Amino acid sequence: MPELPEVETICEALRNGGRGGESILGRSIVSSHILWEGSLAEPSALEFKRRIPGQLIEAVQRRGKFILIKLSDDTLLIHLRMSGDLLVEQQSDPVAEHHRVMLGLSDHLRLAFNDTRKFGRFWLVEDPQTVVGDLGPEPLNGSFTPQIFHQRLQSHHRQLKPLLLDQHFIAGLGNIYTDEALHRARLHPLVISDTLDPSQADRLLQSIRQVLEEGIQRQGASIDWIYRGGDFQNYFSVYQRTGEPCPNCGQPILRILVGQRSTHFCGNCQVPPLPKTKEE
DNA sequence: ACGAGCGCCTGTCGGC
DNA sequence: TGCCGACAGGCGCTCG
Repeated sequence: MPELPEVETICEALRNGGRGGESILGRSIVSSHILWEGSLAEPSALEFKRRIPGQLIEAVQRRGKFILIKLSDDTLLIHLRMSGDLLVEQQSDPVAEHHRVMLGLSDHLRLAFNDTRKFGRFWLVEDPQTVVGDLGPEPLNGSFTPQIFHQRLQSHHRQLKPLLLDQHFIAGLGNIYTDEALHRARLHPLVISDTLDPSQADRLLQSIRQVLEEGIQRQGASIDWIYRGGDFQNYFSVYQRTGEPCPNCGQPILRILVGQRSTHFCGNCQVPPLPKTKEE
């Protein structure tokens, strides 16, 4: 579920309050309850419960789709995967269905990890680089230039859709924002990365940044039974709009499978690669 | 180097 | 009504 804009929205709420909860900055962790041990990637539940109490929450950062909670001694990294969410509650609140981990905080607060599908993971480590060290560039970081992006596209021979979803290539994009960015850039999802010229690469990077920034501004997208609070889903151009008219040209949006992922695009605005058998 | 297939989980929806 | 498969915002693994 959550991609970069949703993760950023959640981080912002943890830092400054929002989404119905208070800030966790400056609070200390007083206890931990592991309701589903599978949520812990490392260390073991025993070690986790031994190490985390007493640590102060000093900062909340995002790297790609990872949430980094800087503690006095360690960093707690959280990946929400498909259905995870982090909520700040009162310790007296009832334990909701699908809560998997709860951290008791000072001031009677509680940080709850709710994760219906149990795909989300926690890491409690001294050095966060052991977890996020091999992620690709941060798309909204100004030091990631169109020239570097073009160079990286040239260094692979892959279809754009799976390449943009590859967190080693670029961090933070998921199925929604990839489809939206490709449509905005007028690039077909099956175009091969090393065929892009510098101006197309520049247009793609700009499109990626625009859809991510709009997503953040709208506090992410809320889909299905998982409520986020954001409303970007009302502004999708192609994602889950199969058969509906393209906002640019009115032609129906198409859906194909690319690397087992549902992929939405306009067959008119986003011209497919190579197969030039017939001409008009 | 790359793509395909699968596993991890729970829930919803449409078709029969 | 009930069952069954397809599908869902992610990602890591194995295998060709």
